[in-house]
Amino acid sequence: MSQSKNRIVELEGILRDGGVRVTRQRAAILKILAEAEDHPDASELHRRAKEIDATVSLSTVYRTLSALEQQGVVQRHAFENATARFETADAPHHDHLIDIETGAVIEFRSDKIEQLQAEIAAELGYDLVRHRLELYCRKRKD
Amino acid sequence: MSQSKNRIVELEGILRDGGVRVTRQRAAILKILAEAEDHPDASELHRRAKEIDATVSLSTVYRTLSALEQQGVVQRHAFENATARFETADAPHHDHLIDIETGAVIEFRSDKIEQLQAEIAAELGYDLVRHRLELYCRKRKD
DNA sequence: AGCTAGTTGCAAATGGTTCTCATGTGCATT
DNA sequence: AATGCACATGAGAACCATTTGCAACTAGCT
Ligand SMILES: [Mn+2]
Ligand SMILES: [Mn+2]
Ligand SMILES: [Zn+2]
Ligand SMILES: [Zn+2]
Repeated sequence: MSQSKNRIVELEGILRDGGVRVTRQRAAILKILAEAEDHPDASELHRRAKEIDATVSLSTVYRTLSALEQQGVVQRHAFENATARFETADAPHHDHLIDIETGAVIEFRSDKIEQLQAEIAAELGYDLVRHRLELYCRKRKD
Repeated sequence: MSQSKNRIVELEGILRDGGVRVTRQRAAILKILAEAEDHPDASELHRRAKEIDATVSLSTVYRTLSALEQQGVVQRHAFENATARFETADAPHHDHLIDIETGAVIEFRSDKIEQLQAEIAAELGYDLVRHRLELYCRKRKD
């Protein structure tokens, strides 16, 4: 918790350094984001942020998320047939497995796949800038 | 061209067998899709289809695409910040590299990556149903 | 404390896609 | 070839997540 408080202070610093003001609303959203263990969408973040500061509007949630995304602090995911979901970008890169029955999102990382992707791009004469890898799965029945 | 005509007749057969009527509009859209070498979106398909049958409406393009998708004849792609793009599903599975400068879409296939994905899902206790792999790239400058 | 440019809440706009409904038509049957 | 009807169509309205315009507010510098 002191850990996450530090992280929040750190994030606020990043914002200030980027010429972005740390308002009451942004602090609330930032705290919610830093504490989130899942991949909430804008309206879920709004619901949670209002518990800290009831004045936060959904517009501001969206505006703040866009600002944080541009600062590289937050990552946006657009999974299949769903509203955009967000997470802080402090964890190392990973991709996602989505349970198509429950909607649960599981993180994973494969260095092999990461490397293969870069190789494929290179073979085609391109530099890989970013990628999207999502596995839509069903829990194994045995 | 006889080749593609056959393909079109074949596709129409698939539709009829699926209890879907082959209308003038659907025939036009099907022809456009079968001939497309790229990954057009709904409004581009509409533009092209109108050259065959000027009465085709955008609503019908969308409805037909959804029907074809359900029949498994057409595949829908939702690339980053873009309208949905479509292609016929007769080619073997492949993934896409998107040139973030020009928007060009290049197809590729990696059996290794395909296999790794299934392995990852399995390790996490899941069966891989489908996936999405997109490489957002910039042409290499040398 | 005062200034000012950035930020907010609210409501309205956006835009791709889907839906509604009155009219039209593919096609199995006669 | 004509009929009937379930399915399709065109036009436009509705949808809905996200963005934007604007007047009021405020973070942060002096
Ligand atoms: Mn994640
Ligand atoms: Mn393709
Ligand atoms: Zn990855
Ligand atoms: Zn693939």
